[in-house]
Amino acid sequence: MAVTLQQIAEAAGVSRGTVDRALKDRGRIRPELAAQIKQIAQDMGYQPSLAGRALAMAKRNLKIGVILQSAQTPFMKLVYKGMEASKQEVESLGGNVEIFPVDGVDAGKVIEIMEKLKEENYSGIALSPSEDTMLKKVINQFTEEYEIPIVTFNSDIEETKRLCFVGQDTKQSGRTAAGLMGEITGEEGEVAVISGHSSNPALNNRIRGFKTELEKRFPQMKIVGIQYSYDDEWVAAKIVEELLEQHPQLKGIYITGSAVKAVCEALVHLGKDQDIKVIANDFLDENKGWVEQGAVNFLIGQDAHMQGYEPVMLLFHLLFDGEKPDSEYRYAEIMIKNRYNL
Amino acid sequence: MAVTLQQIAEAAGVSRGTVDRALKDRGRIRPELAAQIKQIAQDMGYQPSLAGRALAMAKRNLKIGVILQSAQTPFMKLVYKGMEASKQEVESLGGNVEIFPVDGVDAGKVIEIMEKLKEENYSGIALSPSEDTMLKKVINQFTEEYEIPIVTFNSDIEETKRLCFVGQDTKQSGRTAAGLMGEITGEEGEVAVISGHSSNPALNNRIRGFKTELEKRFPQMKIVGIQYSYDDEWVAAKIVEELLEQHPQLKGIYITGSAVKAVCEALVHLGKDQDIKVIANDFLDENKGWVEQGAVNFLIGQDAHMQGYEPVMLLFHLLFDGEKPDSEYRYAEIMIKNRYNL
DNA sequence: CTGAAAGCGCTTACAG
DNA sequence: CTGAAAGCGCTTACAG
Repeated sequence: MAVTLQQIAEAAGVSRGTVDRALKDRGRIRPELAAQIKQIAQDMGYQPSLAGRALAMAKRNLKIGVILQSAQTPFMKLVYKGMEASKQEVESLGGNVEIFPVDGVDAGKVIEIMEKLKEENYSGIALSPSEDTMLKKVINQFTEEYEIPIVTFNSDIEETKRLCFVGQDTKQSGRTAAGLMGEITGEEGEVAVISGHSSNPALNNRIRGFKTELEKRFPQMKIVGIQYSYDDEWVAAKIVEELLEQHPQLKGIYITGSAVKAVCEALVHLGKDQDIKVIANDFLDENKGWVEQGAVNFLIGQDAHMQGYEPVMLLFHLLFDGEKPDSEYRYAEIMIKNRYNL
Repeated sequence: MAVTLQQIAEAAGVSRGTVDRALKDRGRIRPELAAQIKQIAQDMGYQPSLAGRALAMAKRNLKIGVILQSAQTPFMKLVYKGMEASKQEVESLGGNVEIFPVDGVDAGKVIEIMEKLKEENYSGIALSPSEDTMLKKVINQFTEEYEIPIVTFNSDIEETKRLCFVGQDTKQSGRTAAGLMGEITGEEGEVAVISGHSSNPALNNRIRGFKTELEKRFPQMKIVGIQYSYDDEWVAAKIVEELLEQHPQLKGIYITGSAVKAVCEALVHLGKDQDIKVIANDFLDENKGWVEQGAVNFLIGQDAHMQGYEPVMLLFHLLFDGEKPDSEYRYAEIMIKNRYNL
């Protein structure tokens, strides 16, 4: 049977309330007594009961808000599942989690929701930000002026006072792709990069990681093109065609973003899908299909579930236990999948 | 604010106890009333409070025992950490978890501990079994006669009534290695397998998965040897030497078990460590070192933490919520690591 | 500075 | 078949 506050109180010859004040440094207690009680608690191996704590705290009605941009994308739908898991866990412990999905990227909408959450006395907010000057300002206002902690996920937003970022180390993801590409092409030959929007910081980081690592570790390899599809299938297909025309020896393609389908279809059309090595990102069902039929050799992924689950749990632990995250960055593990471990 | 039993009781015009009996199918209630209450609960979106439940259940003093064989090995030390995490979680919810490490493989010792746990009224047991006829018998006796549920982890034990197995799909792990080996050797040439004890079922499954997949998918590749080191470094080194002597064209080595260090040192000694592609298992610090310096190209791993954490949580949910595991097998994800995502 | 008491949401004998 | 009450371990006003 675990040690309880009551038992410590008896051992110390004081009341439960006093033990609580001592252990939690709530003040209003003689320092010597506090020290003595702490010692007794430690000797008895006291571990506070989450259940008791949660029940007593339920009166406070702690509320956490989550704002999810680009909620309509397949990846964010996976993130959403992670949020729901954390929502259930927190609510079974007496807290409250509300999720606000936003279609597409809309900083104004995000700010609007944030203001509403403030009105309704939310204690913490998790959000997937977009690059926006006004949003940065509002985030800082919330954390500093209103003292509402903010956790960013999926994309980070620089130069803000957000408590923590949960997501992928995108540059490292690019490096991982480079390491794989080198291994599967025999460490020599021509490869190309196909990206999405040229303004997407995450994709650009992947490109940067890929490029620097490939140049550093595999000097015999050459990147013959870095092209942007702007998420347009026709453009992506065109890029592939021209690439293969100009570089018939092309050995591999690294797809940083969302053009997987168009690229694979173009390769199939040209009869090259089993020859050219393709490395792509994210474990979406569609991408998995391309791996299974051999058009994509490897998928590199971020754990989507964790990106939904962790931000809420970090806030919960902060608000509930006062426990701050160990680090400002909570990186998702970079996972490598082939057809055998999808 | 979440819906509580009390609120449902008021809505239904009955007492809390009655609602509880209806929702939990505890009997002693008019079926119509039960159905009606269930309907109301659903309409109100009732979610039971884990905190309230845990606190009320604390009186029962639910105890879970964990028996960990080969506890001295580096891998099992990682598993142990996972157990400690689950122990803390369960205990903060009013349960009790005791861990019993056993050095080496000793079925007699395991049985002895199991008997003790039975004496002390433990409600569930997690254990890492070894192949042993007597142990199988005892496991069945516990599950059937004593009705103490048992979860196996790390290794499974066939033909028993254990509730669930938590661990790696070893055959799939071998297949994953085959897929990687094919990709990084250009899908042709000679490769070898170096294993540990020839009697280890897990290692044999990896070999089987590797062999069948390689033959099926890469007909141009040839396995020129499957050798056993019996966990002896000298033997492992000797195997490598002879292998390279007889097969100077050897392109890759798949290490199923624990001879990583000896194999890598032998390769370094022969000046072949950067040429020969090596795929090994498990994310031990030592193995990571070999990846970093390039002697090992890929590590395939099982999530050790999860193998310690899940068995306890499965038992806890079973005993606490009556929630049975979805499947008899709870496989750890197969992870692929190179130097960039270690 | 210290204590006594109410209450969080649930389960469990116990009474009827 | 149904209800009233005690208690799980903690926090939080409130009294002194």
